[in-house]
Amino acid sequence: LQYSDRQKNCAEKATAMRGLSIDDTLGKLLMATIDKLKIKKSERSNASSCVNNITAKVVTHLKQNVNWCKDIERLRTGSYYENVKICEPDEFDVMRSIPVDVALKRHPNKHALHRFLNEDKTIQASEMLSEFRDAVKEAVQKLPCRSKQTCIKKKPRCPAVTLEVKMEENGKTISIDFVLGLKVHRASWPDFTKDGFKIETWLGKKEKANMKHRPFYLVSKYEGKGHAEHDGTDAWRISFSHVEKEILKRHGHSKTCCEDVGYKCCQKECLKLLKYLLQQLKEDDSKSRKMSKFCSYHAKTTLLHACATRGTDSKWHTVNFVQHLRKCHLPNFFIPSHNLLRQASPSSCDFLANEIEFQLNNNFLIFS
DNA sequence: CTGTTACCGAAGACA
DNA sequence: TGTCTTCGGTAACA
Repeated sequence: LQYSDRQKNCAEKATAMRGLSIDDTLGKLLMATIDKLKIKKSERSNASSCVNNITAKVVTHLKQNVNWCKDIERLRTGSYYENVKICEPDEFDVMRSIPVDVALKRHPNKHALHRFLNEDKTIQASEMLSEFRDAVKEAVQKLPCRSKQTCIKKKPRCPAVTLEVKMEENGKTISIDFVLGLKVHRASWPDFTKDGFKIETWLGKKEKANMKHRPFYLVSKYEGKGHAEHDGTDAWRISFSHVEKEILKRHGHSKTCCEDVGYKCCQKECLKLLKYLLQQLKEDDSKSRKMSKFCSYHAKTTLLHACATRGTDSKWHTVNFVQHLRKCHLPNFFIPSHNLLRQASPSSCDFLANEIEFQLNNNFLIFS
C-alpha cells in the first residue's frame, strides 16, 4: 500500500491551506480514518480496569491453588498492548507463562511439571490445559457479583481460555484470552528460526543479537500463529509475541525515531489501516466467505517483512501485501519455512489482492 | 527474595 | 501545537 509518504506529508501539512489535489483528498481520508480508529480514552480506561481487576484475581487464584502455577508470570501481548488495536478495546491477550528451566531436564522427578511429562520427555499439553482451564473457571466463580457477567467461552480449535465480560458501565462485551505458555530460556532459539527474523538492516545486528537472547514461549494458541512442535492434541506452538511487541515499540530504524520534532514515522498507522481494510472486507457479507482465512496477523507479518526489507525509516513506504497474496506465500516472520497463507486457497488470495488493488485505485472508497 | 513505588514513554483529549 | 492525563512497563527500593 503506497500511502505512507503521502500520509506523512499530510500529517505535517494538514493545517496548511493547499489546493485540493487527488492526493490531498486521499491523504485527508486516510488521516480521518486513522482518527476514526482511535480508541477513546474513557473506553480504554473502563476496559483496562476491568481486565486488570479480573486478571489479577485469576493469577492469585492460580498461584495459590495450582502447585505448578506457583511461578506463573503475566505477559500482556497482542494488538491492544502493542498500541495497534483499532476501533474498540474489546480483545485482550494475556499469556500465563510457566518458566521451564534446565531443572526440569536434569531433575524431572522433582519438578512441579513432572506429572505432565510424556515418556519421550515432552510435556503433555492437553492435561496441563485442562487443569489450567478448570482453575481459571474456579477463579471466575469466586469473582464478586459485580463481575458476574463473566463467562468462559470455548472456541473451536482454540485452546486458550477465553473470558467474555459484559461491562456494567456501557454494556459492551470484551473478551480476555488467557493463554497458557511455557517460557523457555535457552542459549538460542530453535533451528527452524535460523533464517527468519531478518532485522539486521532495520534495527541492526546488535539489536538482533539482543533479542535472540530473550526466551521463547511455547503456547497452545490459534492456528496460523506459529509452528507446530508436535502433531495431534498435544501441540505446542512457538510464540514470539513478546519480541513482536518489543520491535513494534522500537519501530524505527534510527534510535531517535519519533523523537525528532516534525518527523513522525507511520508504521503503526499503516498497520492500523491495513487491519481496518481487512476488517471491513470481512464484515461485508458478500465477501466474508472468501475472507475467512485471513486475519490481522497476516497484516502484522506483512508490516514486519516490509520494515525489515526497507531498512531506513524514510525509505519505508510500501507494504506489499498484494505481492504476498499473488504468490500465496507469506512466511512467518520468525519461521521462514512456515507459510501463513498455506490454508488460504489461491482463489481467495487473488480475491483479496484484487480487492486491495481496487481500493488503491479508488481512493479507499471502503473507508469513507 | 518479594512486593511496592516512582518514573518514563505512548498516545488520547483538549484548548 | 503544546500540555495534561492515563495506562503500561520497569527498575529501584523497602
